[in-house]
Amino acid sequence: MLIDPEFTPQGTRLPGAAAWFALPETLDCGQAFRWRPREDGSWEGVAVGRYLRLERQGPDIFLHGAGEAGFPFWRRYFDLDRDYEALAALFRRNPPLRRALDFCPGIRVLRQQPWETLCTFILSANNNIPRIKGIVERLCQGWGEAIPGTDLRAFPDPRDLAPLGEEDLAPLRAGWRAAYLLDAARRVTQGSLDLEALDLLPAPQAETRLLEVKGVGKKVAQCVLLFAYGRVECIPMDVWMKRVMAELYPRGFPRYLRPCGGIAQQTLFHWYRQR
DNA sequence: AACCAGGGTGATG
DNA sequence: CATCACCATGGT
Repeated sequence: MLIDPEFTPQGTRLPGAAAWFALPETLDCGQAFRWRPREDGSWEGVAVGRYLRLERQGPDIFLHGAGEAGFPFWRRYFDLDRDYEALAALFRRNPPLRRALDFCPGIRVLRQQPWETLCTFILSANNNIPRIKGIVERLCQGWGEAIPGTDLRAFPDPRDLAPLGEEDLAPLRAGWRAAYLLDAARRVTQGSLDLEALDLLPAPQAETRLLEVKGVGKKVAQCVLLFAYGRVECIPMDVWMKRVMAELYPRGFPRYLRPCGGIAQQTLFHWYRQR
């Protein structure tokens, strides 16, 4: 099902989107760390300095805070041009994935800002999701630009972090990861890591560049490629996915799943962790 | 109290 | 190439 957005004064309406866009699960399944639920059940967050609130109304999903002009950004962010229903039909040929989809269909892989994704997954190393969220929040509150009309802040720019020392980041309580964060900020600021140029490289070469950053290993690099650059063939192998593979895919993913293996991975990750 | 969390690094075989 | 102690922090 391809989207046909309807721009109304109340917001941008995505008709029937609830069927292929699991809102809370997509926003809170460990790929992004800054979306939060509101009292009324809607969700709000910031990406690249843009505020957005999303809410489900029956079969539809509404985007508030992004007019027609801002919609192309969120269209890309939420990967709205990919047909996740067709993908689910393919995934359902595989029994473990069918189980995961029955548990929660409609988990989408986002296309987040590369810099933010690099940082948040550096912070994810040997860490747990609630604490990652807390560190990221303190990072934004400390050095991110305020978003007018909200209590939220943008994710800080690399230029704002690069001059800092580890002592400055102590309030984050990020532990030994703080030094890695600063290394990333300095590389990006100095230009020795060009995050925009990675768009043009094949995934393996882009991965090699990411691995130069301290604190970035195979798993974090795969997360950045998947969650920021839309390289859906990349499959981050964390402790949970290693359990999934050992238990359910001892010979690896079947070949027909591999081109979108990263999306399959996120569906399995969520199911296995929440079961 | 020991173990775990969306791991990575550096030293050692 | 494989293994392993270690890393800071907070929750169970």
